[in-house]
Amino acid sequence: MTSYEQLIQILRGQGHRLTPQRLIVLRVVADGERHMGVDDVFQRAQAEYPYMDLATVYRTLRLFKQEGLVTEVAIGDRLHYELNRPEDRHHHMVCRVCHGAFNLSPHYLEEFNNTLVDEFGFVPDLDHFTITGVCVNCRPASPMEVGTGAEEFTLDEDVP
Amino acid sequence: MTSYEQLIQILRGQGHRLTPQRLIVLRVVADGERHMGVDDVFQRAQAEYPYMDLATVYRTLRLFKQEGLVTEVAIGDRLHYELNRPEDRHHHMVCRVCHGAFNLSPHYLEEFNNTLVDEFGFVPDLDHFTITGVCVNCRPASPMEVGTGAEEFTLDEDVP
DNA sequence: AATGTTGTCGCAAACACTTGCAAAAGCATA
DNA sequence: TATGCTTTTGCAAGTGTTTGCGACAACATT
Repeated sequence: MTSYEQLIQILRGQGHRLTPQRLIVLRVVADGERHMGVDDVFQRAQAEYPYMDLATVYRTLRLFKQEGLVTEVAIGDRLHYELNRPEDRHHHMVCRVCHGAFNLSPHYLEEFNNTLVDEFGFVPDLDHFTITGVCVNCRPASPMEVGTGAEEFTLDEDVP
Repeated sequence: MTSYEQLIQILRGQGHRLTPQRLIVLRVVADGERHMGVDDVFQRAQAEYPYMDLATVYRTLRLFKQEGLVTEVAIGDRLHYELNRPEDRHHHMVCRVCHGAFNLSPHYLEEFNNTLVDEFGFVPDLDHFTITGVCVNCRPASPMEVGTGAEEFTLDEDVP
């Protein structure tokens, strides 16, 4: 059983109906190698099924997110989605300047999570987390000291 | 010189014009004792100046945020604003269930900030940070063990 | 296979928020 | 106080995303 079929079992198990629209959106997102904008998903889905509606894409992606099938990433002011592969769970650092998205291992947030739970009883939503900022490539040259080597450091970027 | 007048000096110093609309919005936000929704600000401002436009309120709040006069807090799917008092800088934990907002001291994020800068050269936007989750009051009874005392614990809530 | 129940779809209108544009107003200079 | 440059305003139309609603389709039951 492929991972795609497993996902279908999850939907069916939760009592959701397997409509052609949902199966198409699922396949489109599963085939995309990185996070995709809603409009990307819509266009590819529409190519396969011309009556596809944008509202359906939004609703479907929201459902998939709620069921843990996909991860939602806010990049700039747009929502993006990627297939949720449990073995590759990661957060995102999104650069406010170039809109590049960089993966961040979950372990960087474990301690923070525990602190909030222990001290406040507040359970943060940390399935996935996006922090905006400025990436190393976009940091202005002026505040960067010469010879730090920082300008040669590159991240495994994942531009939207 | 009051803090309100100091803020006006900041605007003037940055070359921004002191229009009646801006002064009214500033006063409204400064008078509000907690974070206010855009529409709250709009309505109070309009009461003082009937020609006030909603777009102007949005633009003005964005300008104030950019100049560090106010802090923007996303609560549910709405933006809220509060006067930025440097001596009372704090982040927010927002409950996804009751939409309550709880203050969080900046020191909880210092280590996280340093890690991202040191390991990735990524400078996160941590002037203000909002994390959603479920607060202690809204956590379901079932996963809570009896006698933990958690159900008696209350935070200094700040409901929108 | 026909039926009934309920969830989902497509459409259009709504939502909060942003933007383009011409008219109006702030502020520097004279 | 009048002039002129530039920013800001009010309006209307735009953005991406959500929602209300009647028609339709998926699935369970027969």
